[in-house]
Amino acid sequence: MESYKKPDRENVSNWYIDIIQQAKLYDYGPVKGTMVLRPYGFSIWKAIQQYLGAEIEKNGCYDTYFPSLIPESFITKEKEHIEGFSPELALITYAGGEKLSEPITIRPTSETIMYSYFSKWIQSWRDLPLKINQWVNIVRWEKRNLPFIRGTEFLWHEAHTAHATEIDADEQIKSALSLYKRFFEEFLAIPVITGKKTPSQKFAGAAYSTSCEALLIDGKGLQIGTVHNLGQNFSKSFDIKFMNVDNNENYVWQTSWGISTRALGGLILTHGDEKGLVLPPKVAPIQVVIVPIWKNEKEKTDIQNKTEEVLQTLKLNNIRAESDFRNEKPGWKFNDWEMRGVPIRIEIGPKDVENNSVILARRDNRAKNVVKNDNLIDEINNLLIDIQHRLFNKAQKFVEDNTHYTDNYKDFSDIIENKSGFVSAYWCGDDNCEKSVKDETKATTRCIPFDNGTGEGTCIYCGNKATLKPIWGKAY
RNA sequence: CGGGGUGUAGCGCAGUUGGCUAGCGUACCUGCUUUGGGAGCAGGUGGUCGUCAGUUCGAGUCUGACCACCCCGACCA
Repeated sequence: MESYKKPDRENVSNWYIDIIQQAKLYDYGPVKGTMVLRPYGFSIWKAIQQYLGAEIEKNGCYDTYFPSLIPESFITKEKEHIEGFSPELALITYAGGEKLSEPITIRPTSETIMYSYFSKWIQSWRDLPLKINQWVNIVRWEKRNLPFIRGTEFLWHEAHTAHATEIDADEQIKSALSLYKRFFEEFLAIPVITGKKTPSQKFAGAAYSTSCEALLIDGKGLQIGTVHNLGQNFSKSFDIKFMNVDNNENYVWQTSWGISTRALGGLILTHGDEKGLVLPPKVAPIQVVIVPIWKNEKEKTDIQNKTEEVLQTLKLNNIRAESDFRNEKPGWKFNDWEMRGVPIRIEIGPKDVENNSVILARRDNRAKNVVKNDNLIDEINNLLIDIQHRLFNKAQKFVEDNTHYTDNYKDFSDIIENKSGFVSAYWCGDDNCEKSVKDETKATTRCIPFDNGTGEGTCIYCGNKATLKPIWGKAY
């Protein structure tokens, strides 16, 4: 094992691929673009499922399961949907020893299969809203992969709702987005910008899409959560109608929203540093690791006892803790656990037994402090909260420092090429301007922020009057 | 699917104008000594050199095809 260089624009890609494997989070699957989540990595995903799952349920969406095998004819029902997804579909044409009469796709997303049931289940306004969720795997044949960030198979949750009115659907969009923002910022400590996608960036088949956009340490943007307003596009294709109070038949208004294992990539590439992973306490599978240190057999017994005692106390107080009795030098263990991103390390040595204290070392700023046994639990609880806040604040400052403002295209190109990060700049709304900027600078619109995304100015590309002020940037 | 690159031990790499038993670091196993910031010594395990074909007395090394992965583009959560 070796030490890692500080991640920067030049080597962040190698650092990332290295660190996720060294930390025992991730391994490559045998088929290109597939992943193996190891216990440490899956624990993080499980923590996400627990927190986010509870929030989704509070929002009124209940878990379901729909098949991963979807008839091809379902996917082709919504015109724009199939146009967007066809290049990414995995199609089964041969099974059970014979050619299938109708090809079957492996779930690229579940709109079509779910909505074919919505049309059965929804008859009356009394059946609305219908709100469901599922935690499943997804297959989209990608040409280019990056662990967690983009893969052929990934895990996600997808929530789907149907409403009686457009207003209700819009309300659902807002509540889902604020749920997501809270999740990212309070749980993963990842600051996100919420906003509306431009038409060219929206989900295939949506009326409009909204998203949570993160800025990672290499200055690239990441769409880390999406919430789509599907309008009546799918309800018309799938014939999802209900009889309203006024005895008129109407099509439902729908939304769908999801967060995937991509969030793990965002997590790692938001907080990681030159020593490896940095995990916010709320998602860290291990919040506290105890490293015992001794010189001889007599010390060893005392220290083992004290370590065991501290470990039990931590567990009784619902702190996720482990001790490390591996036969390695303490320094080796310090580096190992720092690389794996554990928020707090406790060192227990002869001096600590003698003084009725322990040493607390925090991962985020690597500060060490001596703490008396009596105050241990309070100190650790405070520290966990403090680390969580500090990580968020640090990440938010990074986003602020790397968000630029300009109305000059030369400056714009220069910023994108040399500084990277986000650029807030006006856009006239013309697809061609958006595309030209992309072709010339590689920057795309990330979203039009709900906060400070409008005003009056001139388009960064054509110079015409503009009222939209999207965030631009290179993206994964 | 276009341009570039790389395939040699779990991981990272070296291997000269074709030559003898394919090497180094690290990891791993055994033993002893160690343990407050990546320990030391001794011994040991581990390879059809990406695949297939060709040239040659002889191929990790040369030729061709194929495959995989990585980087850069087009497409996307």
